[in-house]
Amino acid sequence: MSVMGKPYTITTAISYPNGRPHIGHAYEAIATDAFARFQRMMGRDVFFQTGTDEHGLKMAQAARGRGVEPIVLADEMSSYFKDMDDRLNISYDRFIRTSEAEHHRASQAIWQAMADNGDLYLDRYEGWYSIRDEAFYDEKELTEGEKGEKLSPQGTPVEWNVEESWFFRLSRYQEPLLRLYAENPDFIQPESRRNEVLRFVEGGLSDLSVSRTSFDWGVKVPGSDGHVMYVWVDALTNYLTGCGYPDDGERMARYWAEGGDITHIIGKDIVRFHAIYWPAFLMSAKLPLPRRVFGHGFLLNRGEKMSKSLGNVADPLELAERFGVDQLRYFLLSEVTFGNDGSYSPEAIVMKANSDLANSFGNLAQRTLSFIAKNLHGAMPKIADGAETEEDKALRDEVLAACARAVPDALDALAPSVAIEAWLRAVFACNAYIDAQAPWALRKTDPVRMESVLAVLYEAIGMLAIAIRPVIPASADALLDQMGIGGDDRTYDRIAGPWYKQLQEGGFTLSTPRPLFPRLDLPADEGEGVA
RNA sequence: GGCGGAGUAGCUCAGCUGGUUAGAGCAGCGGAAUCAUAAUCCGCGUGUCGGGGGUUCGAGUCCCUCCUCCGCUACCA
Repeated sequence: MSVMGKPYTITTAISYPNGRPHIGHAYEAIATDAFARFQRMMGRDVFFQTGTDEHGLKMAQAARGRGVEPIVLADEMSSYFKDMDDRLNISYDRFIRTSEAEHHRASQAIWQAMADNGDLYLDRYEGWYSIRDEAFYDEKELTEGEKGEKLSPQGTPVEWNVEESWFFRLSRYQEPLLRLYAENPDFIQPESRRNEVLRFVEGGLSDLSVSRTSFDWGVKVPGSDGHVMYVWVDALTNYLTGCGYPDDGERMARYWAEGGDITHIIGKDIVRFHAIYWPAFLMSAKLPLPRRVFGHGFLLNRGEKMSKSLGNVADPLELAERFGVDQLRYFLLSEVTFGNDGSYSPEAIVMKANSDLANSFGNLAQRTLSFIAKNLHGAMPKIADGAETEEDKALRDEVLAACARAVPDALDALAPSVAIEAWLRAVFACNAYIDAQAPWALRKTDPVRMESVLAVLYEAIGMLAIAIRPVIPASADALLDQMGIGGDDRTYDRIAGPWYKQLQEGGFTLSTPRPLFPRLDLPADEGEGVA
């Protein structure tokens, strides 16, 4: 059984919709989408899920503030995230909402399974509680405000709170988790995150409060009136819900199986929940574990942290509107090393999109295709028999190696910037080739050779378009459409297939091509950075 | 305080287990070409590889120390 047909499950974190989606949400969705599209192009049976995490006190309070039921607010807020995904061409198979009845059932089922394993017990939780943070704090973590009032480390007000709570015996799982990390070095990525988690777990784990009685907007704890589940039990379980837990055994066997290829893409701020609590919950419930958890970095606005108070939070839809969806996707995936923080600015997007997409790749396609349209009336150029030159072979080999090897390898390893770099080198090679061969000169001196050169380029451009599809799907497909390369051929294993020959034999005719990527301008009042 | 990461050309960064004259892209300068979205191609870098010390025939790459930034974590209470 090759990896080819093996199901592939990939998820983003679900977003807490207490505000509009920002560029960070878009970034995670875009990266995950590229990986999902890539795996589909490798012939895998992919399940890609994203969604919104709608429970908790903050949502309940926000709803009360507006005088509506929480679900009404959740419906509205969740829709913004779904709209964003749709606008950005996120190819999710399932957009899940934790308020769905199906998800409540899954959460209660995993709860019951953990209870059956003896890992849940009722106790009292008391301490300083911050409503704003939805968290309890130790006395010693508190600071004092100006009027002598107690404040959380985040500076939010706290009050003494006593409540009955269910606890999860996380302390039992220290050894099993350490074994998991030892046996699966790739479980937590990138490496730096793994070290943090290891040290944290080695330091000992306390049991975890997993229910609340102070509000009721959440999943009800089975058989325990007045308790709703702590948000992370509920939230993490979304991954199972989408995979059919607990009722659809067939679906579970496909997408959440023992030894399954399951990847969680999350932000670095929630690595602990995914790398510690989540596998512990799953072990307790005797369910399979994911294969890897990847904590990506944050996007910085001109190198500065984005925050509402600074007013520098970027709206991804505005950026997509201004620069183009694929331009934004390309920028985020190429400019930021996945796993590291990255910096974004309008001028950086414009520069990257213009130099790589418009000038290098778009123009390569345009100059080649329009040349064929004009000089061969759109007929597919012929390769003269046995006339392949060293240069032809070198270019073909280079492009093929990039498109069929380097790009897929990097995407499989969750390294989109590495993939794009390899791809771009192949684009550069094509531009160098066309200049060296100069078909516009051959037109008069050696038309037969000219056709060979154009044919080599046609194939190369087709391969390049296929290879970059996961990153810029709409643009790549638009180009492939113009080039007559059908949907079935747009995969990595058919990238070097007989599609060109078939186009020729089928008498395909190229129409006058239109430019793929417009050159972007930056409004004059904007080029000034904040130094 | 502990642990970890980062500090490399104007900018963004790559440099695995130490080894030929330290690399890429962008920007800049010079040239070529004119098929193409004035896009492309070729050539051009005297960089203290954060500072200092050490190991080695040889260190950006290892050790010590110091400085700056970041992350995780702890504590002072």
